[in-house]
Amino acid sequence: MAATAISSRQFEIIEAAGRILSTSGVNGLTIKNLAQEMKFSESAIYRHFSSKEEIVVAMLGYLAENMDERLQKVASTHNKPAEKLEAIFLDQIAFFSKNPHFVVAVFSDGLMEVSQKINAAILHIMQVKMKHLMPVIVEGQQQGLFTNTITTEELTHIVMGSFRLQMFKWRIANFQFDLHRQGTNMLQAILTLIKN
Amino acid sequence: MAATAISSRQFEIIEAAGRILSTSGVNGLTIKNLAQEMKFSESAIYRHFSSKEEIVVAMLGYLAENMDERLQKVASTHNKPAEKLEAIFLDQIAFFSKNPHFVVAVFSDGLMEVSQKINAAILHIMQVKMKHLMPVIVEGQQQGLFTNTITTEELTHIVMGSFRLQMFKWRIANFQFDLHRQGTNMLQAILTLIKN
DNA sequence: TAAGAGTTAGTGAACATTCACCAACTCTTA
DNA sequence: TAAGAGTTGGTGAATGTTCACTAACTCTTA
Repeated sequence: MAATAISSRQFEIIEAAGRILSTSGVNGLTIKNLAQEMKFSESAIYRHFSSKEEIVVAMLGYLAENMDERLQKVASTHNKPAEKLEAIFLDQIAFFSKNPHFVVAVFSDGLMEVSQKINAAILHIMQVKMKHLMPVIVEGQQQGLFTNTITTEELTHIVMGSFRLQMFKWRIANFQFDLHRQGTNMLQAILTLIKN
Repeated sequence: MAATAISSRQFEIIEAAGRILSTSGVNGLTIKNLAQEMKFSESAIYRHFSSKEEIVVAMLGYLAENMDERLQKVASTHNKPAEKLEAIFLDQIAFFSKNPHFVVAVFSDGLMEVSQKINAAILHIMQVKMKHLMPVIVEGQQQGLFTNTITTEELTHIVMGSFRLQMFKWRIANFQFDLHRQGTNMLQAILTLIKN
């Protein structure tokens, strides 16, 4: 499952691609712009990746791995489901606040449809998120802390949908508002709503 | 506010563009493909629209107007907030089920960032949705039917986020599942969650 | 001395848009 | 009522630009 190890140069390129995504969007992510950002020629890019698609896939792969590790760690340092849920979200918010460029990558369907591989990579990220989110919600429901009036799937859907919309709003606001403030606010609202 | 009236030929082009969007995505929407779909030459397109951007803007404008009218009518034919909310969603679901191509247009940020005008047009659609959604939620809260433990904004955010995610899932599933079934299901879950 | 990492200078394809031109209409008016 | 003039909606060819990608080279360094 682990993607082939990434060289330091490759990582620089991935980061540059992320920066471009956040400032110029999916359409701005061209080899030309990427080369400019890296301060070398377009062809040099191809010394490190065999295609543009590979760059994007590597970026998404890195993101998935990173998220997986982070969420793993975070969930294990808390006991109560509500605290776990909160910690997961705060961690996500902190990550995206620090790396706004990756928001475009994950929450942009403009990248999708470009290729099957990229499509799959984005879906994989969603699955990673699910993988960490669902057990927490199940746990909360089983302990009678979260509402049992709706199913786990429905609850998870609502939670994820709210989070995604928050990210969408942040992006179209050009990352100009305080994601942490708005995010924790939203989080509290959701917790209030789903707590028994 | 009303966009300049659209000729029947222009409407055909908009519909063709919608069809292309749903089958080939944002990247498939080229003048060449559009001409092919219309069964005439590329240059003929420019007899009806002065640019590709205008086509997309006209499409989104039509969508906004259409949605505004529909939701206006729907909300006025019900009394209870819960029923209104339900009717609004069912109407949206019915519309998108019938016109899946427009899902790509509205819920794809791939179109955004292409131009400021398109960006604004998509935001406008969201605002139209908000315009009809918020008063219903306010009403429900004031009558003590919906929860007052969180603010109207938060409640609206959660509702819209859930709906958007539902649409996203439908799209990446290539419109292959029964949106009505899944949609009403989700709707009931939300109502259960927010009802007092 | 050979591999790794960069360069310059290209390639063909795709793109949105514009060009001159044309056929079929619908007014106006002599 | 028919010629002239203007309009509408179409055509194929060509435009300049941008795209991802490549071939052939030149350094640097272990």
